[in-house]
Amino acid sequence: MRTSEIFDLLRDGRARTRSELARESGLARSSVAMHIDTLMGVGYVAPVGDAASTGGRPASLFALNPSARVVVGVDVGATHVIVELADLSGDGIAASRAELDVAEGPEAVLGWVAGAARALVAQQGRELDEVVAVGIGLPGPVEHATGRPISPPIMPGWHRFDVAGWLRERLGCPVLVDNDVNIMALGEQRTAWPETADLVLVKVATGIGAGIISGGRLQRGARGTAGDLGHVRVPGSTAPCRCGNEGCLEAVAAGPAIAARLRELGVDVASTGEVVELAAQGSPEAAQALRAAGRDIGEVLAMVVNLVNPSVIIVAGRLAGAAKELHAGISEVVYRRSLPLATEHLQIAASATKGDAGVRGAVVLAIEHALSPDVLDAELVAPGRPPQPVVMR
Amino acid sequence: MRTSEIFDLLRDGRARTRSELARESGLARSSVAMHIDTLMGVGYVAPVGDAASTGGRPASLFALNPSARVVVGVDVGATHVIVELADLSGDGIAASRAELDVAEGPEAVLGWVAGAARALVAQQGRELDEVVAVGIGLPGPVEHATGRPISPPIMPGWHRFDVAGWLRERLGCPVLVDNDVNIMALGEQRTAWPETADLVLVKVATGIGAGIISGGRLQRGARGTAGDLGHVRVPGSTAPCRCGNEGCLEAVAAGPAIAARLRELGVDVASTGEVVELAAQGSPEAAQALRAAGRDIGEVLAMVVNLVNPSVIIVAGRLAGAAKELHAGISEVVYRRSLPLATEHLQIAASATKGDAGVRGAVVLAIEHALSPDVLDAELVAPGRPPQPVVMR
DNA sequence: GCACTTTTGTCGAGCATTGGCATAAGTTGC
DNA sequence: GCAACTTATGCCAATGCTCGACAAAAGTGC
Repeated sequence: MRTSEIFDLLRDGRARTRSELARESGLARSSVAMHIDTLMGVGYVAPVGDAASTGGRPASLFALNPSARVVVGVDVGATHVIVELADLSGDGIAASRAELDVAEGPEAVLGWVAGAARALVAQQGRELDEVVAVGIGLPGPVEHATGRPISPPIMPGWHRFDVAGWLRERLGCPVLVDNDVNIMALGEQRTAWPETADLVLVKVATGIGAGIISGGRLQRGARGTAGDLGHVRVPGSTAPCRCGNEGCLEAVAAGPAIAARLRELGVDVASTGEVVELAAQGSPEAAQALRAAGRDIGEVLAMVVNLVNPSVIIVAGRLAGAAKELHAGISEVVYRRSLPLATEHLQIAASATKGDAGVRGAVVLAIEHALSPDVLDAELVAPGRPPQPVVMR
Repeated sequence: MRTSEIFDLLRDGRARTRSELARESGLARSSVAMHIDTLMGVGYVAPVGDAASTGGRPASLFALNPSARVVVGVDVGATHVIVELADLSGDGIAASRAELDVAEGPEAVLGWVAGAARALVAQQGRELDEVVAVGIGLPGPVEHATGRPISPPIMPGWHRFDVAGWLRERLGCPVLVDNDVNIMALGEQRTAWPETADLVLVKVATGIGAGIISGGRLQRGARGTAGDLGHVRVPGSTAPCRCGNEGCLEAVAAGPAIAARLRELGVDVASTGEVVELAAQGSPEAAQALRAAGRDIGEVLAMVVNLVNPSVIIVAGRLAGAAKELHAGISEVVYRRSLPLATEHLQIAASATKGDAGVRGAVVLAIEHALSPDVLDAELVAPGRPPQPVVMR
């Protein structure tokens, strides 16, 4: 059963003829035709008109049918939750957002998520069993394999809570859980940098974290805590950090630390949000503080560049969007401090996803699970939607 | 053709019966029997006696036949070259070593390598076409995909030299090229930590570098320079480095830097080798300097732990073998400076390969290529050794 | 030596895959 | 507008991989 191999070729969304698929897959034209029929039977592939004739009968084109099924992507932040319904190409169909504190606990937050997901499905005239997977990002360390958060600092009550199981119970489909920065990296890479196999995304907001994609694969590490930049020591700093150590990047360059720097300069700011506002207004003090923070982040990123050797670094998070100064500070130090060989073809860019890298990544996580060869082949053998006749023996 | 699937199951060296293979592969016993026959035909698998009877006819056991073919592993250091002939289980059969400076240039070094490889093959009564692959590690940045070194600092004349092509031309088989620290990590992980998917190996000698294995895969990064720890900045240091920056780890904790520290303490040492000797003699000054260097390395490794979240760190290289103090200094800082979640199940260990991690890794690189499903299936379709009859048409 | 157990080799049936061929559906030239 | 040509498609018999069954082989235990 190699139907999934043919389907994999169509995953990029490009339409192809049977002959093209035969050439790319190495199978015979007639075999490809059979698999295409199978895939059209479950709706995953649809004909999309004819190719231009090259002198004879025009070949019919086939492509992934994005609306065959839907997935749900969830981005849980410290104080908000976004639930999005998306099609199989990853395009959003509809979304809900709530201002909700993760500290309310898993059942409150996930209860709202489940309700919002069901409402979106109904509102779009879909059935719940058309949802083939759910992806969810949480603001803390997550053991991806088991779908449980592990000692998350800002998520009281979530430690080892079975997020995947709880949601699966209520939505009736596989649930993939990951850290929020990891899914942002995934979303950014898959949507904006599909040709780039080695990408690092840094999120700078109330905290600082990174998602690492290497060789096209999300790097989670042994316990799922890879990419934790926030508590790396910054050379030349001794600021005390809530983690107990001193000189941590987060204690120097995250939102609250920048606010503190500004207060030292005599500017009255209390929160990360006010820093963003001030920068937007063009305050020179804010610009200076952001540039200094950028330099500190750059100091740590220079190390990441030497260590991971990415070809793209994305700077994301509320503070990244606020001002060019953060980006400038980062670039300045990274290019100076990293090895020339590693920076030669390195690009440092802003997020191209307008703030929804998280949801995009959650959607990608869900889609890539649902359309993986194993899951797909199982679906083709025993289609999930029509109820199975009970076999007696 | 799923013969390679059956073979993959036997790759771990354990002997199995046909029934066991059928259960593990999901194929029928009769199909397994057919594939086993195919594999025995090319010699890759051999019967190794009968299993204990469980009351009936005892099942015959089959296992990977390590001596079916051979591979060559090459470790090129700054001033030495080792060439080893190994069987398919990775065990060395015979080896040659030469004191040779890489600065002599690629043709001098690789010429000796090719000669030594041919000599070893002949000496063992083998034919050259029994060599199925060559793995080689070089002391500098390598673009693995093309098999060429890229601007290697200590290898004049090697820049962009086609190492893989040059050797392939003379030895007639695929050549896999990688950085020396990368192959050390590979060698250490595959031989000593097969259950561990996330491992970092740090080599401390005249320079400092790291090889990163994550999710069981060697991480090379976009340009193959991943793991370059040597020029990461150490907090609190401003020592000038040959790379032009200051405070680099290599300028503080590598062999020459430790020698310099000792000279400041009034101890007369010139080279890395003398530091090792002094430590072996139990010099308290050497112990102190090594512990301090270990702390600096630990400072950087703490960051690596947060970033890639390995479950094992291996400390290797000449200075690691010299004294426990280096290891102690590293452990002390890593456990203090890394996040508790990342260090909870972290082990820091010495190399278990007695100094030949490099050759082991080179051998592994060669074997894993030669026995990969794609290469193997191609071999089974058109066996390389018996000359092919020319088909006329 | 006999009954019982388990593996092995062989063989026919089943199913995916293939390549060939007649047919369908366009284009090009007159 | 029609004939000649080109290219894709659907259908089909042949092929080859896979499976399950069965009889023979090779052990154990009494």
